[in-house]
Amino acid sequence: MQKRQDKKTRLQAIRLIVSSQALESQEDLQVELDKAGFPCTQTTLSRDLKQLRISKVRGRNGHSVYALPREGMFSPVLTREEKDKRCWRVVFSGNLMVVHTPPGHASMVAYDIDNASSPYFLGTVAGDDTVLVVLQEDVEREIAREAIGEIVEQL
Amino acid sequence: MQKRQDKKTRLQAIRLIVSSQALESQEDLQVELDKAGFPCTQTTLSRDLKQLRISKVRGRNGHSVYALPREGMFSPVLTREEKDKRCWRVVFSGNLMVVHTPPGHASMVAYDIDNASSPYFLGTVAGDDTVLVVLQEDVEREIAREAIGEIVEQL
DNA sequence: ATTTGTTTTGCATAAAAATGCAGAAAAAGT
DNA sequence: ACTTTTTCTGCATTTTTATGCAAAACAAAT
Repeated sequence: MQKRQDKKTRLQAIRLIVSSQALESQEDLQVELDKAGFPCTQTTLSRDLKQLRISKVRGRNGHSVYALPREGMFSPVLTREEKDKRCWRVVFSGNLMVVHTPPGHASMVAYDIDNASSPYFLGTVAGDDTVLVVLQEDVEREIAREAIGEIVEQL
Repeated sequence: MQKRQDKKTRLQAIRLIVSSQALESQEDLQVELDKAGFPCTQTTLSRDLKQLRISKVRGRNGHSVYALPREGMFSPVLTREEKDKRCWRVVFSGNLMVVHTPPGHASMVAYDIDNASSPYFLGTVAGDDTVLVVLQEDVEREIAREAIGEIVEQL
């Protein structure tokens, strides 16, 4: 197989493109990505979109276009540096872990936490910039902190 | 062609069904509609969904289910049948109960929990597909599980 | 370095959803 | 009542999206 391209960057590109134009199909997206220097197949895009939780939603006219999950919109006020740091700080209280994120990013972080399907984390509720994570009862905080670190590090 | 059925009523039925169950395909919906006395083809459903601006949205697990447009949320009185799949699983940690629901349905479930005004449940916070329920301090989990079961009529 | 396991990707194909067309029912107009 | 127009529906088909499988790239461990 060919040299593997940077998935992380491609996902970023997808978000950018999806948030800036009305794409009606994965093929449309494929074309745009190709222009941007990320050639790939529809197969890959189907998977990428799933991972990014991007879905087709209907406009007033009834037509469908791809859209980021509501909370996942880019906040232009953030610097690249800040965007990269998806997780600002983590604190604990009882069996709860409180994760602070950049504005609007909470749901994405929550998604990754859920998706990791760690036995330590029973469930999450995301606000705008805060994720509440319910911990399994016997989990030590140090363990939890490590686990969240691994989850958020990627992407 | 056969006698035409009332489209208005069918659309209403569709909204009801979509708002109460996690449907993964138009075929799923077709089956439910058939049960409810509205036999029709996938073709028709494709058009109905477009008219109702219902689209498939992704949950945190990445899977897609149909959902009403945000402003279209309405809560008619649900029959037992209709409440069927609104609650996916329930786990506990400390004085919290974590309820997982189909994407977009958390707030409706939370609403019902609040509305039941059970003495066991002090309050709820709903995300997209997760409801956090704060339990009264001395409530046994078995009791709580029963109570939520009665409210949601499923488990 | 070699083995072992995980992740990413494309191909071929299946599954799901949308649409052109035509026919029938209902509604509107004369 | 009769004609014309609009709405609704299904069939057949296309278009769009998802997935099983295998191969290669990469990572981790010995």
